[in-house]
Amino acid sequence: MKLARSEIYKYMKQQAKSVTIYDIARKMKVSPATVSRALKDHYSISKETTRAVKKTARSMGYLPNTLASSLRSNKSHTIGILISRINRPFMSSLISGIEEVANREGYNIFISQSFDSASKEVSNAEAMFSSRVDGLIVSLAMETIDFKHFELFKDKHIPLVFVDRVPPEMEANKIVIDNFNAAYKATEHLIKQGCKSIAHFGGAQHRNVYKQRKEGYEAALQKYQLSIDEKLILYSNLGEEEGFTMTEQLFQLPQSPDAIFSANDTAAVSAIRFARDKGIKVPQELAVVGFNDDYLASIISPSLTTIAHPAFEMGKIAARQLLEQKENVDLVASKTTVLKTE
Amino acid sequence: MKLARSEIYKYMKQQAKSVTIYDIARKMKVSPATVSRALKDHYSISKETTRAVKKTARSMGYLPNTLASSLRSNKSHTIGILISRINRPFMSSLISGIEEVANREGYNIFISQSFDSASKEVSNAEAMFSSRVDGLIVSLAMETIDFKHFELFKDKHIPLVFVDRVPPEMEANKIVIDNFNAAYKATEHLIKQGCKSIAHFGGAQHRNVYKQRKEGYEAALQKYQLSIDEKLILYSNLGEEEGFTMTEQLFQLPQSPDAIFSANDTAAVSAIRFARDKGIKVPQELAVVGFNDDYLASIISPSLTTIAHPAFEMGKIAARQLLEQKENVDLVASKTTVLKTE
DNA sequence: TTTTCTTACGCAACCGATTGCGTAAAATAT
DNA sequence: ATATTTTACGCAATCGGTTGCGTAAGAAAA
Repeated sequence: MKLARSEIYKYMKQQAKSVTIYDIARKMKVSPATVSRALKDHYSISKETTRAVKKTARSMGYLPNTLASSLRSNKSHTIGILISRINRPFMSSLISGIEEVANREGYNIFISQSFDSASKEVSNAEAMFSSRVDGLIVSLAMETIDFKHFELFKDKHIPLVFVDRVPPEMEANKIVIDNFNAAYKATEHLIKQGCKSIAHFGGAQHRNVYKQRKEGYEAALQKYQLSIDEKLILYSNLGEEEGFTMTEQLFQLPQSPDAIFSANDTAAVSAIRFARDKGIKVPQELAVVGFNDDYLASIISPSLTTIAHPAFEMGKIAARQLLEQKENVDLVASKTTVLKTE
Repeated sequence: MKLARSEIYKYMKQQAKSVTIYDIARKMKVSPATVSRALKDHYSISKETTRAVKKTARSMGYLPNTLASSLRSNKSHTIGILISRINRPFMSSLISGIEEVANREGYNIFISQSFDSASKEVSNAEAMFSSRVDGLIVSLAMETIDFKHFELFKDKHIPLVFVDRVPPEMEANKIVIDNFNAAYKATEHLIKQGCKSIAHFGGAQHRNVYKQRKEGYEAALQKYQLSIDEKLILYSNLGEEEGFTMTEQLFQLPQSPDAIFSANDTAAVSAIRFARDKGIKVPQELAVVGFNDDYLASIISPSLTTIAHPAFEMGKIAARQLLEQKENVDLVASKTTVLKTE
């Protein structure tokens, strides 16, 4: 009985085998090579054979095995995307933009999240390489300060494009916005609203975007002769929790600020929620400006003003540049594209 | 000179070859089989050999070729995700949930968007099959009414889990929420706020979620003896644009409604924006309740009330069920899990 | 009619890892 | 000392397409 049972299992595990080009070849009495070529409209196969092969392939429900094809041809028709986390409006729009272009060109996308951890970014990058992506689009993790895990791609001439959070020195295509200017304007906006004491939620300062935003913020303060108060500048990962604690911290100061310019929206939203919970009127008592998410802003205006970030557009450009790099292997890929905000 | 030039190109294209187990084997004077086994801690390889192999592998910068491995072992360690579009808070949270579980178990995720088109869903499903995903998590496109493109997976015993937008009859695991009840409560909420004329933005009625939401809405109206006015029930794809035009349509009626219950948030937000543009006070003159996005709601309360949708949780459960199915091939996979809302 | 091209296809190696089976050598049992 | 088992590894086929090279048959040229 035991044997019988194991036989049953064996039977159940036995997945209906997929149709391969060998099956088609056998049925049509031609070689697998001919089938392979016919399916790709290779010139050396006659029109009739091609048509006939395609027809039987369809009738047999043939679907190519991408793995086999990719292994042999060393092209996976896949673009890897390495981001911090997907459930951020900016990121999902970025991905959407990438996929729009990629799909049109017959590419699929492979996504993985670093959750802002440097080690996870490294292992994700390696996983991308292992699955032989044809190119990689990256927005760096908050933690990352070392970039040698990307050398791998450069060595192998695998197109590499950085978006938004880009490495400072690496020679590669980069798509960014003018963070300094955007931050400057955002801060200026608050100042013109009459705010006198403007706090700033900043991210890791080794990350270009956060550094530039802070600099823009400071430049605006200086321009309007407001003092830069280090106690009003808080740094964190700008997560939901951090937004709360940072706001709390601000309101424990003897002089709490009347405005916050946050380097991202997640923290900005937390600040607003904190204020609401404490009965602080937004924006009368506390004005908040965020960064990244045009969607949110359009809804809850005027409570939260934010910088429109052309995420979708950035994704499209990144994908396009990546595919261009594939075409021209000899293309020197070290162009920085700056997009406008607002 | 021409030859020379083409030689240069050839040289440039010549990507530094990757290290394979053969390279390691050669260097260590063992067989590739031994290297392969050592790297996976196969019991039949001695501890010393295993350690030595791993060491040289590391020193040579070896990274496994996932394609080759997947091809041979017929397992890709990849979970496919088929959704309508990624840049919706609900969807990106869902994905996040899936990846959390998947990653922990050593799986990667492969995403593709149907953009609510049935034909794109079919081709995406086939692409997923072609890349031999180990399982598929699906939230149906708005258009889809035919499900035979999923039979492929069932035939091959590839785990299949549907989330949120699920097929009505197919035998498969499904993760849903109680849409009827949630819609009922949402509508009831509006009624209790004193709204007398409540409109509804519905989606395709062949899609379970939209049908159930509409039914919940109607049930609430009936319960509170409000008449169901067909002119106040509008159907569309619930996109941003549609939200506008539907709202516009409502306000062209002789008797415009004082509330809208929208089957998703995208349309709800458009309604609010429309109202704001036209100087209609929200929620005094027009109350709006959306569906899906707890994040938004928490921010702009009380303007927009919405049903909390446990997207992240749903993602985790979907991934877990999928992996379970892989373990137990003989598991009858036809369980519908209903999650609570709010 | 003979020679030279084309056309249309097949052979077989290959991509890189996995795995069933076989087998020396060492370890243990008899 | 001989027989048996265990340990540790190698051989070679395999997964399913792809592709360089070779060639028979028919077409065109001489």
